[in-house]
Amino acid sequence: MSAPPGSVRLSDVARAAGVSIATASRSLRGLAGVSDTVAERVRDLAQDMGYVTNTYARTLAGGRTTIVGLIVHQIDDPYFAELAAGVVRAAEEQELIVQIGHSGRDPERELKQIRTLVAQRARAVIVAGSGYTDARREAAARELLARYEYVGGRAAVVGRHFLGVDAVLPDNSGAAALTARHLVELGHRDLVVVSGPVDLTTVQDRQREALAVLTAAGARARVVETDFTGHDAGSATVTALRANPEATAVLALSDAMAISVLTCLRRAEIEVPTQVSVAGIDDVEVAEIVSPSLTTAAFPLADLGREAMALTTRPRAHRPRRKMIPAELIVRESTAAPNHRQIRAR
Amino acid sequence: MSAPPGSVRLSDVARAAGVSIATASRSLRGLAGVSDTVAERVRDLAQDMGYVTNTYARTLAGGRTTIVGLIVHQIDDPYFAELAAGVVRAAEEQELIVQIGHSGRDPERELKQIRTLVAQRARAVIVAGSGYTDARREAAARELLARYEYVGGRAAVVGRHFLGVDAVLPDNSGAAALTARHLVELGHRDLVVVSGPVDLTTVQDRQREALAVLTAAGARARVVETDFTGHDAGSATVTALRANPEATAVLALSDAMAISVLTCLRRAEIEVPTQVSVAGIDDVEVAEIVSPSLTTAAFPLADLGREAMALTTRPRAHRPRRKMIPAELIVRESTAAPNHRQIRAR
DNA sequence: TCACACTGCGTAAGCGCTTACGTTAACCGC
DNA sequence: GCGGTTAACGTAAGCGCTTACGCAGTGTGA
Repeated sequence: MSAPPGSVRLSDVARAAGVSIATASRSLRGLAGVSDTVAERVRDLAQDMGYVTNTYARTLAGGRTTIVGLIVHQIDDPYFAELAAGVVRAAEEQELIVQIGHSGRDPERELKQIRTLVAQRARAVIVAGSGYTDARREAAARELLARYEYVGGRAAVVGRHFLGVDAVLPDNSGAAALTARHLVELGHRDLVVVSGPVDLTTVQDRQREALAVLTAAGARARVVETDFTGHDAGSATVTALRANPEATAVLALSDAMAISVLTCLRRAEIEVPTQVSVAGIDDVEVAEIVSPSLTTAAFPLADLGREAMALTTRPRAHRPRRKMIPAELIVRESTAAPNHRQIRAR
Repeated sequence: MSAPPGSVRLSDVARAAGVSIATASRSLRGLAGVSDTVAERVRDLAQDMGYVTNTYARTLAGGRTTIVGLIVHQIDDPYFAELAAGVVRAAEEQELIVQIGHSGRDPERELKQIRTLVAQRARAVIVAGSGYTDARREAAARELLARYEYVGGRAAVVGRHFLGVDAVLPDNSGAAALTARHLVELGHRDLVVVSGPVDLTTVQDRQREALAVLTAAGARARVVETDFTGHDAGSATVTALRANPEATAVLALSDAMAISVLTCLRRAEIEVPTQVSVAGIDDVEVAEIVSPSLTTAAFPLADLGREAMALTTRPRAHRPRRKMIPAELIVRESTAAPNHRQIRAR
């Protein structure tokens, strides 16, 4: 694709102003070494002529990009959509453009995305979503980001610890503890924990803490492992409940899974919260909308994105900054004290 | 920001392969004029060395971008999130990168976004979301896109007619007719139509058709105008229902608004569908999840995005292509025959 | 056998900017 | 009035790639 016909270049503006392109460049970028009169003339002219900087030339010549890369696991997962919205809004306040890539929870893809962003000279890259428990995989990403920051790039992560860059850290353990404790306090002593793939640190953190709290309270917890997206979390949970009719509560380690559970329970005609209580973690927007509305541990998702963006605009600190974000328990309709009305096995 | 140290350039690969950078370039791009053996050697080497093309250099030198711009009204609106997911997936199949901008339903911002994308030499730009009824505003965008396509860019729109480029057109009128007819057939004759800002063509199309169907059936329809996001659609509707207790159904012109209505009705303890039926349009994913689940006219949202992406990869046709996407009525729990149980005025 | 077409590759001229460095002229204090 | 600054520009060397063009070497038909 060629340049638009009649598209004006810096040299055109310079000629019109009767100066060299160096002076024109300096004028437009507001650098020193140009008299105010000249600078202003150039700027006015550029405006009039409809001059738009060629980003590629500028970047190639050593200028900075205005691109912020955002890598998420899955863009249509509400968790990430809300987080992304936060990033986009914050970026736009600074005239930055967000480029979204999604990894589909595949570490290789994620690496490739980061590599591309770095090659594109993105001004900053934000990696959102759980890390992987496999240390080798994380090491590759870690090195990539380190090299990137070494040459002046800025990186931040949301929700992963081990990448050696500034991090916004939702307190996953705390969130799990909150919901677990809530269920225990309601009186539940036999429950199903709906978990995701354990090679994700988020899942690991939440699961570990949930189980710790539950067992400490003398409760019995069965773990159901499904995919994190919640696609089949619901049906698996219903099966588990049928197999263990004494269970009175379901603790899902993400709202996505919790909502899937709610949907399937409704289909199976198991009443919430009368027969079983259900709780989630995250507080995606739909959590409030579903019915019964979902009790959950809330993270301010858009703020997570906004915070990450904010971190990347500040200069790199000597040691990576870590901004811990606490969860807040939101009790809604989906949880209640157990009344031991038996779930009938099918 | 400088290039990463040890970042490999094309010349490095060329030297390693013992060929000129011209040959290396041709090899990597799969162009003719290179023997298969040499081409393969270069490609293998590039892979091993972790070579990543410098997009800026490539583009500046006349190559094509791999960037597809997507402009949406609001990224965290599920409608656009699902649509965006379709675009992203389709783009990734072709190794293209999606850059998302959001206009917040502001025509000026939208223009600016398009302009930026064009200046960035995006390979394609997709503008999603309703058009504006103000013809002057549309004219500016139209001219911009025309110029862009003239120089080889590809543009497509989703859901707007008048931009002179390929279009994916959800049948808004048809969708409105479907839900309106459904409510009429259930026996409703007095209803509230929840509408958005009428300077959006989508709103206009849906509203016009809905009212046409309703009045043709001899039904009475009151229009409640709110913002399209559904933020205050619910409360406004509850007010309207209280003012008109005879109304037995609510037709919301978007699911976002319908869901807001459901939430507020629940809070107001008005039962759905026993006291009022509620129907929406779009079929966002939550529509199935809310309770009662929402009757709606479904558009395959991800497919809309996918289709738009597909249009931009095909060469420009002599006349703009228009791909009409029909809606499909999905009857769920939120609608039923009216039973005239009175809503108590407060 | 020679002219002619390919094929396979290298050479080099940009693409539109940024910026280090060089140049000129005005200005300073003594 | 002179060396030394400093302000205000211009010159030109890239940034890393694409691609038009040139030039061998090999094959083809008459």
